[in-house]
Amino acid sequence: MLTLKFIRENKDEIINRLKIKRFDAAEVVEKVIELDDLRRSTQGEVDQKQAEMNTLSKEIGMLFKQGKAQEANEAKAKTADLKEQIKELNNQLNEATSSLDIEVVKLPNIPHPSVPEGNSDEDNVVIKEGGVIKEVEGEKAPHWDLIEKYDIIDFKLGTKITGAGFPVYKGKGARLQRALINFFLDEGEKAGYNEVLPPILVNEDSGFGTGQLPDKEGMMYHATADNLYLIPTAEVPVTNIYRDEVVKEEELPLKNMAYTPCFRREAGSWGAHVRGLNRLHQFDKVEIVQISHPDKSYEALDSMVAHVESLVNKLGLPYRILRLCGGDISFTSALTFDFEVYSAAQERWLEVSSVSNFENYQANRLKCRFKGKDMKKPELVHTLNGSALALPRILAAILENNQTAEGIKIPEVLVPYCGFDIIK
RNA sequence: GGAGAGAUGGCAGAGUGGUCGAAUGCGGUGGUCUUGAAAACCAUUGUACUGCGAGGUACCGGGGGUUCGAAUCCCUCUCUCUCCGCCA
Repeated sequence: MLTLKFIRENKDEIINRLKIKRFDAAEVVEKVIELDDLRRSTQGEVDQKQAEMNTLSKEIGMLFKQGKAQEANEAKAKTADLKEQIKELNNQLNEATSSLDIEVVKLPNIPHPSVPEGNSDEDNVVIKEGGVIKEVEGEKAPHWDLIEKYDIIDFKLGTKITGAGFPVYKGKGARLQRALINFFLDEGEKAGYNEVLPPILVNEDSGFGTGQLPDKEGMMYHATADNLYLIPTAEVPVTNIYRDEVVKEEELPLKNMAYTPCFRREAGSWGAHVRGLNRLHQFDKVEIVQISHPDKSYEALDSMVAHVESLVNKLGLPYRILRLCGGDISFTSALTFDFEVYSAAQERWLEVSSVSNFENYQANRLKCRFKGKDMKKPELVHTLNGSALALPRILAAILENNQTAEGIKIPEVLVPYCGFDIIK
């Protein structure tokens, strides 16, 4: 969330710049400032009354000590009224604070100046294309046919065990999946990311910290008996490592990565274009996360984009990088680049990575700060994350682009991980 | 799941219902001493909100209560440890 200080000092700028996110902030900003004023003045009154009360109490204590019980009891009588006032003021304060909390999280993050105008994903700007779109020889089969032909993923079986969108990877399919995970983790390690294997169930505080709660509650599976949520992305547990922490300036940037399964309810988003591996309830992903110095976060973003680009390059997949427009960028992000790979048989681009700088928006929720030697007070860090990479659509693209009459050719970099070079 | 014990400042660890924001030790920072360092000694050392400032307020795991007054008493939740049970 935006800091109150920032909101108070940049009212007009916020309203202006959020227009690009198609968000009309005027009303919320006014309300936030109004509630913050109320909170402050009420707090002042509470403090003042409390000070009076404290003085009185001390006097009463002294009187008792001096054996002046009579006077002490008289003084006691005077506190009743004051006590009542404090209680009332405290109620008002609590009310103002909780209203403020509700309002302030309604404001999305401010988009970076480079975020282009636009209403939907159609207005995202392609900033780079790479790789070569090769002609597939002979029949072009979509991946959902290929996985059946080679018996490497079983959707029907997953439906039996769990439900739609929970595929079972089998044999070489499972092995290829594991190969991709290991390849991504090894590449991440080479790029300086520290591997963590976090819990995939998280509590409410964590969900709030990265911005999934309270708004996007519907995207997550909720284990109600224990009030825990299945993670929709490793971003949640990995970023929350630093919730309520003050890190040393010289430790920045903190670079972590994690492989986890990810769970998304995707309620109401089924229909065309979601066949096969295109959209699942459970999928595997390697995520990279950086905790950055505020002055360096855009350098960090560039390095993350470069890392993801190296991955798709090494896999030999045709790709393009998009700068998300105001209408498509997420609520919490300041700047996002999406990676898409070309899927030969579907003849469409599939999103396989999203790399974002959240600046201090998540950090403010997380209360994650850093402190340097010459700093008087800790300041909020910047947080970033990106998929490196999400597996199912990468797998779909590999299957479709590398299909030959003999079988599916495995990209060279994966062969040592798979132990085979063709699926037939 | 059952029984018990506990949660205090960066860490360790005291704390009688009334100058307790909290003893003490370690650590951190500054200084004295020293050619330099160590040791020793002296001083200083929590966070947040608020006020121009002096200051004020809150915080001893979270929430609630009793009381003129709570780190201290009561209720409740969470977590940790020990024992028992179950178990990958």
